[in-house]
Amino acid sequence: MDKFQPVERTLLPNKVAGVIMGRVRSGQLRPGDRLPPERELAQQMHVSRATLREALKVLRLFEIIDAVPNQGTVVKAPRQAVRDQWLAIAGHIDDEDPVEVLEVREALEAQAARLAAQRRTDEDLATLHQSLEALRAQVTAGLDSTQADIAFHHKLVRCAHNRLLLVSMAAVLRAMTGPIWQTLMSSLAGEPDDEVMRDYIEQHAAIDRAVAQLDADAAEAAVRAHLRITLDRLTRWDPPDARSEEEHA
Amino acid sequence: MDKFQPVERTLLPNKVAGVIMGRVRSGQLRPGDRLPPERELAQQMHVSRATLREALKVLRLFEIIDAVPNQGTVVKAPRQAVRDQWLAIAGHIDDEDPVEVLEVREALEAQAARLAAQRRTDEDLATLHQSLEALRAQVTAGLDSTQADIAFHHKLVRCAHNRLLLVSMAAVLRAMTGPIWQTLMSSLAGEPDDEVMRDYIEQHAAIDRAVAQLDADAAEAAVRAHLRITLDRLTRWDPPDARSEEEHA
DNA sequence: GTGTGTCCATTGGTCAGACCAACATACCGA
DNA sequence: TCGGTATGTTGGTCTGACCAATGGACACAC
Repeated sequence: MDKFQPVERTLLPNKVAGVIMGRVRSGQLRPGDRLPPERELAQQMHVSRATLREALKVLRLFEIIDAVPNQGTVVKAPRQAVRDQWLAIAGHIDDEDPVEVLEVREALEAQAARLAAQRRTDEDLATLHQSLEALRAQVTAGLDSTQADIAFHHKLVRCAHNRLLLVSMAAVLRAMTGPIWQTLMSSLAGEPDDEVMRDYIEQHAAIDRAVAQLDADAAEAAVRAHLRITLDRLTRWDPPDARSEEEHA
Repeated sequence: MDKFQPVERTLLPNKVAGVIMGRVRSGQLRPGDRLPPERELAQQMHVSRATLREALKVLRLFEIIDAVPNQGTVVKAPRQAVRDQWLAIAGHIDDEDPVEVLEVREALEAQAARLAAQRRTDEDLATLHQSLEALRAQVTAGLDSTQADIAFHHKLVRCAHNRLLLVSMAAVLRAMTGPIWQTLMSSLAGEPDDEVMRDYIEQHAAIDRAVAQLDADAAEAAVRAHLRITLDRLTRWDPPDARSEEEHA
């Protein structure tokens, strides 16, 4: 004989909330639509206003509706997720000040480095190593290393195990691939000096090392140092659109 | 002149839910404990039963409590479950992990603090001070400080003089303003004279101080400490004394 | 025309008190 | 011992009311 399951206790407010939510999901109620006044709606559904209000309370917690006195209860548009907002922001990045973009990137990547140093798995580490070696190979072969560079940083952010951070970084990185940036970068990069290239590799290696050793502070410092070099050159260069209120420090 | 922000509508049930949630979080109410009967509890808290029930409705959604007729309302909350439930509900709304959002915020705001400490003008500083005092006033008055808190952090980012950073931060902050966050935050608050509240103010004051002294490292550290503590208190539901099975994420 | 003040209807927020149904408990009788 | 029964407790629901904020209509002053 099977054991009997406890019968489900059907609570009225939940049912009411379900009905309303169903209308929203099915599109009968669209964002911006106003629900009938509570008194009226309660009457329509044959429940008391208290019961209806408990139902609305739930929907409000889920940010499906929003109620304001004397204006009624309206169906809210689902809030834009942060990652979607990044995409919107990224679309406008092109005409932003490159310094600003780099600073935001520094913010994200420094944090990513911290987290990576705390959370990286051994497989993460292997992948990161691999990217580093690929980068080294490109450089020593005298080939263009842009892709390998981006790949390395991408892998680094991956080690942080934070999807939002990843898409945020991706948005910023993508914004840095525009034509403006390419001319900018190439104008910043001097002759591919041997020593410069060794430094360049070493900076990446330092990041890799810090992450391997689970040293969050070192990882962040390494990332900052790496990006700061570009940033410094940029602030010193900067002529096309001279920023007025530059640093006071 | 700054634009005025909409003042926050303080709803009684949310506050009530916050108080009860705070008791659970602090260990004054432990799993298995029974709450007083609704009529009695409502009388104790000087709210109507309807209001109290809306609050309990929220707590039930979080699966913090469970109510069964003629048996009373009992605290469920087997530790970690509440946190998971929070993540599930918040995540269900916009498919985003609150912890991830917080980490991205930490990234942006830490950077903002660095830049602010380097670039803040005297007017910036005055504005920041003002926000700090407004926050202090709210707290000492025992009022809701959410708006003032957000305003302070917003002003801080403003001091960095980086528009991209500002809009990015705004996007992240927007994701932290829903009713769920509000309820959770209110469960963190204590009495105005409480040590918790003094620390809370002091953390903001430390940020303000570091920015005033042009100390980028200190500013970043202060911001990180503040956010770290908030996140920690937000996600830790074990009473401070009985912390046996720790997660090592 | 602009804007300011006043009144009024609407609407969500809150409250007080009541009844219902289910359940626990204790008591009762076979 | 065990089923039946009376009773009080408790959450679930309902009713009706008042409060406070708001938008709109309208009159009035500049």
